[in-house]
Amino acid sequence: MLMKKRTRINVLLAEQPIGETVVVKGWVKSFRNNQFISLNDGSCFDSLQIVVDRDDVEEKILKQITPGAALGVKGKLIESRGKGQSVEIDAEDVIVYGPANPETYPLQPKKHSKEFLREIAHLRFRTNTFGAIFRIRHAISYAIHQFFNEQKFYYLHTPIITASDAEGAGEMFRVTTLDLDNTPKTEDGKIDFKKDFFERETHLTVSGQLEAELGALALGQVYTFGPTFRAENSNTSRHLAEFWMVEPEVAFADLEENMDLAEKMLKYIITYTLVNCSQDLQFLNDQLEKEESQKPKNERSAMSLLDRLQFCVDYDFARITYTEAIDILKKSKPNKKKKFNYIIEEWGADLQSEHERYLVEKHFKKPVILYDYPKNIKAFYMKVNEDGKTVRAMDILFPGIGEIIGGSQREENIDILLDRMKEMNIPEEELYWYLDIRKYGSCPHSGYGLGFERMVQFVTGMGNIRDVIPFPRTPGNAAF
RNA sequence: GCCUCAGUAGCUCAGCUGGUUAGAGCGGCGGACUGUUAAUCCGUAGGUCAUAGGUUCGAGCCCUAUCUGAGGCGCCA
Repeated sequence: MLMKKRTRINVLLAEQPIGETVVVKGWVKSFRNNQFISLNDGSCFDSLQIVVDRDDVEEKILKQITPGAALGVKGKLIESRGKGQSVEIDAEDVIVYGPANPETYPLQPKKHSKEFLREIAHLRFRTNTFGAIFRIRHAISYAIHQFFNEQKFYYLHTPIITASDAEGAGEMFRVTTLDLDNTPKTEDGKIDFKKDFFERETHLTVSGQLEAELGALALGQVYTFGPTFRAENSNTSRHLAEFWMVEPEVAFADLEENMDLAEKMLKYIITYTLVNCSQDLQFLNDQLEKEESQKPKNERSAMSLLDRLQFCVDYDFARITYTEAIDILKKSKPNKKKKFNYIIEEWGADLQSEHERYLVEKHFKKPVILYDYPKNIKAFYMKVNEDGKTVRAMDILFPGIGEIIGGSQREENIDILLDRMKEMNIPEEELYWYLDIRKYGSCPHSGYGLGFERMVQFVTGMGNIRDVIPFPRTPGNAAF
């Protein structure tokens, strides 16, 4: 039996062509009463109810309709006789494309823990929660491209394999084709990278920023959106070894314009998902409410997921300097009562995540942009302020996530930049290409990096970053 | 990398102060059921208590090490 021209379930539910004979294909969520199949094809959160008459369908086929099985169904779309759904299909033909052995299929029609599903990440797409998360992840990705396109930015593909070891953004993964059991050596006994594929040491990128700066100082405004790799042994709910980062870079923009762009982008993304992912978000919202209701009252969050998202869109982010933040923290209760693990005593201290969390979740109760940090706790390329002590850096802090964006105005004065590089032991020779844009037609420019998965975490309300990327890469984990 | 907590059936968990044969719900298997909504009902199988040592007359429970997972910290996005 041939079944062509399948209609996606989201289209059927939106258009509801009652009385038409249609073909749908998808995977069984549940089969109730030997009569009602709940079929999901991934096109939307909702499943479609298929009604089979067990006298019309062979026993052999009926036996194969179990959770996870792939089916094709042909039948007439009718108004549902039951409650719970508006339309259903009165099945005429059912094909089983691929059965799913119920003795071994790990997904049951019940709630599973996210930790368990992470162990079977290749199958977790089939669940309600992860279906919703990955549809939303797509929408956020699309919204980012749409935002920058509307703002007249160019999407720049920066390299994934890089030679420079000087970006200072963390430990790097090595890229090599050398035989590790028999590496060629130079005369003084070191590994001879001249014999390697690129005839030099290479690594996976930790940031596309330096390359993006080169693009921005010709194309005006560009953004990158690609995979980024950090070989840090980070074991937290906010870090991945392989993650995606969005890095806009704008010529002639100062730090204020940089902050404006970042805030506008974040609000655009959230608004886009509220409009286009309402059903998936509603489901995640309700799931989180249920989880919250299990917690003791003082640990529950004040706002629901949907309220938090709407709040972010409706109100301006708080903007304060590092210096103002230190004042607030010094006067704060947890600092006076020594509740912080790191007590803030003087200007210049690096802020710990407990401090950032206090500012965002207790003091301002909304996203916070911190700027003008002490220069000695920030990267070499950030523009030094006139006070000589601070740099034009900014971090955007979100509730529950911490730093979601880190950015700065870049130092465009080559003499100051060279001094900074000497101070911080950054080798000049390796970055000659980066310095060249300061030699020829240098200009003020700014940019930032958005942690894409952290954004998806915020929008979906997921506590662990491993649950918002299809195949998480973390220390000790790269199985599939 | 550091600190804390956890690991009992396929999944989620209970298991008292160390004491006889290890418990439930869901799932599986067999059956019933034509308006169900994580369907329901009847019956049934299923365990190297993470692994390796140790203490004890006796260990799921106590101790040590290892592995795995979670939460927190650092690094950062």
